[in-house]
Amino acid sequence: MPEDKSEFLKGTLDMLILKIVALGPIHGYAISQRIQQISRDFFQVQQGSLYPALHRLENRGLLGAEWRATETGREAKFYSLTKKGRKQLDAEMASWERISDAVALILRTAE
Amino acid sequence: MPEDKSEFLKGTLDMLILKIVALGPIHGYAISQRIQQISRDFFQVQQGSLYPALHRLENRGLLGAEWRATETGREAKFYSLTKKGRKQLDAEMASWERISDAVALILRTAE
DNA sequence: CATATACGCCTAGAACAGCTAGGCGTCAAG
DNA sequence: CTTGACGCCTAGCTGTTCTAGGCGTATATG
Repeated sequence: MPEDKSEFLKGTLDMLILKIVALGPIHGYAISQRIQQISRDFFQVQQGSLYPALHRLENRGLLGAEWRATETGREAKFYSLTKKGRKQLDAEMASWERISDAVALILRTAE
Repeated sequence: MPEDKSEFLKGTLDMLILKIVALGPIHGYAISQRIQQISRDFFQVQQGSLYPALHRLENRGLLGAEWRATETGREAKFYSLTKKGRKQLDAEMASWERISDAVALILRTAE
């Protein structure tokens, strides 16, 4: 019986990525670092989750991509939020609020 | 493009079920009604999600099951929380707190 | 009387997200 | 020279959920 080591709420990754990108253009590798850092090492985004997610979001027109050079001189794919992505982020954040409220409602039900 | 109608956070269903059952022995059909009712019609548990979930939980030894009669005289399968299920529920609730806190942390990050 | 609706259980199949576990190439440090 | 960080990627498995059916009984409604 395997314990769940890596905790991640399915369905929230896209939102978290959009939110990070909303802070400014950033490349994939840095996104995962940023998420991990801001969440105080709680979330660890696996690359096998990250890159497919980025491609999904790009294909859906929520992210724009552009190859540019990093501060350290490397080539990297920088993502930025499109207008559509902005809307989607807002919607998902509102949705998250409603959902987590509803969950809290149930969890705090005592008979 | 269609909005997502049915909102449900993958991975929370088991926890919600355990929580409802923790309130007292209850049968499947009533569980879905209870979840819907407590969440003020926000969550609608599909039967195709509900019953497989119940079987999973029973197989994992988190729920015990017993056929009994309803108040209205029908036969129904009443589930109750096992000791192991209680522990699991506590763990999942704690986990939910940590996760939702971490998500909130990211969502509230402003640069 | 017929038939629809609620109750109450179930399953098979598809869809989809995420993880595992690989791979590639470059550069700096030891 | 080899390890590790950087930075990208993919194929395939697993697991949860939804869709869309099915079954049987009771009660209400036309």
